[in-house]
Amino acid sequence: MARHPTPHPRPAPASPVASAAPHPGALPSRVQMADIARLAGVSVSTVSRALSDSTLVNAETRGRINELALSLNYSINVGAQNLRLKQNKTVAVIVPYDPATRQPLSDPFFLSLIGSLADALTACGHDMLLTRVDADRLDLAGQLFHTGRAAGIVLVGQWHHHDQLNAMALRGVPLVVWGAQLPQQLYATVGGDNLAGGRLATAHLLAQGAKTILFLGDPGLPEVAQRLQGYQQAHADAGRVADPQLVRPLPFVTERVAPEIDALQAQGIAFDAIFAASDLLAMAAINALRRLGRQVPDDVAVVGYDNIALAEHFHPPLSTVAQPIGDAGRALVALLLAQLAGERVASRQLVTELVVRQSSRR
Amino acid sequence: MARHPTPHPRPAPASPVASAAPHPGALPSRVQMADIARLAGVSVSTVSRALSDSTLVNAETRGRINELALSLNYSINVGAQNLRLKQNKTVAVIVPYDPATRQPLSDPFFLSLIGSLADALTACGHDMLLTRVDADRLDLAGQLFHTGRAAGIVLVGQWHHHDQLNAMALRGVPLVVWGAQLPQQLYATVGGDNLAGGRLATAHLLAQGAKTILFLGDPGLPEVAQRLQGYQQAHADAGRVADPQLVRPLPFVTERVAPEIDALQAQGIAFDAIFAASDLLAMAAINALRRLGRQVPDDVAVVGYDNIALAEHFHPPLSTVAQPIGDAGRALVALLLAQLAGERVASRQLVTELVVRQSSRR
DNA sequence: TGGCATGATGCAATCGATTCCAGGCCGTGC
DNA sequence: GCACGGCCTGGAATCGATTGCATCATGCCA
Repeated sequence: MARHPTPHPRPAPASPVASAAPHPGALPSRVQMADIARLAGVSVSTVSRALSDSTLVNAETRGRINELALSLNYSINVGAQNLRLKQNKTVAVIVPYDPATRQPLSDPFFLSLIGSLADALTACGHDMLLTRVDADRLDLAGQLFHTGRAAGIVLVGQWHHHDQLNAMALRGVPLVVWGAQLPQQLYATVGGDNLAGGRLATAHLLAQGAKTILFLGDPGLPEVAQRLQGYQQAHADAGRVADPQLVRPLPFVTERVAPEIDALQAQGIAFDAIFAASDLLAMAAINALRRLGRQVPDDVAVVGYDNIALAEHFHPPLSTVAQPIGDAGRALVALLLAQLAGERVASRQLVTELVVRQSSRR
Repeated sequence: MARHPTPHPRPAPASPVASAAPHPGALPSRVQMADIARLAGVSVSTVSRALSDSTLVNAETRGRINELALSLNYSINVGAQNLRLKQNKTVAVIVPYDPATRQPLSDPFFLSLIGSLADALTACGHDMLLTRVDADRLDLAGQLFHTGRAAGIVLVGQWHHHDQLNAMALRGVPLVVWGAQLPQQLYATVGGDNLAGGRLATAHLLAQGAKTILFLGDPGLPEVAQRLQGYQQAHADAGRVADPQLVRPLPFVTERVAPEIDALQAQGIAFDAIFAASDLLAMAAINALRRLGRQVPDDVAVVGYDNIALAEHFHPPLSTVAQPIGDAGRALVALLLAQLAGERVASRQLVTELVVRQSSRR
């Protein structure tokens, strides 16, 4: 008994090369191996081999097929190829968003990091899938891996959910995170040396004669917490104690800065310097001070963090702790690829350095 | 006679659920429909139907399967699904790079636009593939469509190759471009009203008493060319003629600004205002002027373009022509989706408005 | 009790590629 | 003249999903 009595024929495949989209909505037919095979009078197997330059195929045949493919402007269906080869050259880059504010993606530092990642991934022939997820459900990012959409994941910022990241790593998701190194961490991170950054900035301000340094940033975020720790260490190193009143928890939202500065003024809390956890916050603070008639750096010295492109063009040019963005992208990609290659990788801390400009110079 | 005498068995598939990666390099085995089918004691077909909530499957069976899938943390292989359904929810966003300078992706305006696109695409359930291509080979972007990687393409900036874009559109690539509307254009664009923008900015400067307005930007780019045209129209409207010497072709590279300003100084070409084709150029120009001891706005009034986030925090706060970035992302996505749905779409011009701040106020 | 509608399920083809295996053809050596 | 080996080539299974059709058990009615 024949096993395939009546193979169900499809409606009528329509001659693949000739016809364009017959009606709006239909995808324009794409050239595929079968077309080339038919035109070349060989089998699909042979076409596949020819296109991958296999020596199994007669040189003349191979040349003819390659020429034909070129003239038809053929390009392989990557999805099908990936399915067959069980491979994937796509890396998902995840930028969490704060579900409360649902801020659009706008911090220049993160944006630059994305640019840097795009360059690094393109350079090594990978595709970059850019996705946003709820910062409280970082684990959802794992779906991208589990569904086979991406071979691995780069997460920009670890936010408040160290635990979810550990869980993902435990489930075998290839994962690299931009952020701080934490104890009991099962995933690899790349990040600046936040402790040193905080210490450098604060020591510099103290050396400039600052007595009371305001800290602006959200210590709930691991990276900021480490910068704050550096801030405190620098005080200790100088034989001082930082006044806890001067640490102002503030998310990365510029609109929150001016009210905070105003509130300090109203409460009569004095300060003669500011260390902000991002350049954006620093710039907003300088503006708020200017409105109150206080000069930077004469009345208040200011140091930011990140060294975004505009920091040097700001007025006064902004002192800041530089994070090596270009290196960051390359390092994140390198670590992820190593992980995909099966290596066990260690977290990396990049060198941060203080860039002194006028905003903190007395 | 049996048609499948000896099906070639694969090396040994390894029990799919239980084993984790046996040795580094092997992908951790992913759960798939066949696993669920085996555990539930049904066929793969039934699982597929159950997971898509088909009423063809008995409600009890369906419930059991869904539960099982959930507990196994199953998620479907999108690649395989796409292949079968010939669909694709991925949109490629292309950011060209100048092959000469190979500048990293850094202009805050483009970066914000990318953020906006990411938000808009995420909102409607599409994936975003971010890719960079050589600005002289924009047509390579079409490969992403032809290989089935992406259902459609959003191109950020049309650069110098209108012709290549027309060719892509002609080949049936679903394509939307951020840029200027040009004559004989076969593809859809979304962009600000550059002519109006240029006119508004220039008219404002003239109204502030400016006599000689420097134009900074590369008129080789269609968008900049239209801004320049607006600049000239505004002069004509005021019964003036713009001095061609004052139009300084300059790419979007901040490092080029200071030398240009210095050169003008050296050549003794005087000016009392600047209209720059981007905020970044404007800020760099203000800095260059400050080094030369010229005050903004007192000696030179300055207007930029884009209204990036930092423009208002700059010192002096920067007057600029605002482009609605949030709308831009949404509009680009909407046009692309309409195109994918088979509609013929028309280009859209977004409203641009002048934001007057201190940098141009006398 | 036989015939038929109905509901639930399975089989196998299919999407577009890759690759193992078998087989045809040709030349060589005995 | 036949066996054998090397080159090419084609057939068919495969990746992980979807779906048209066939099938099977059941229930209802005559």
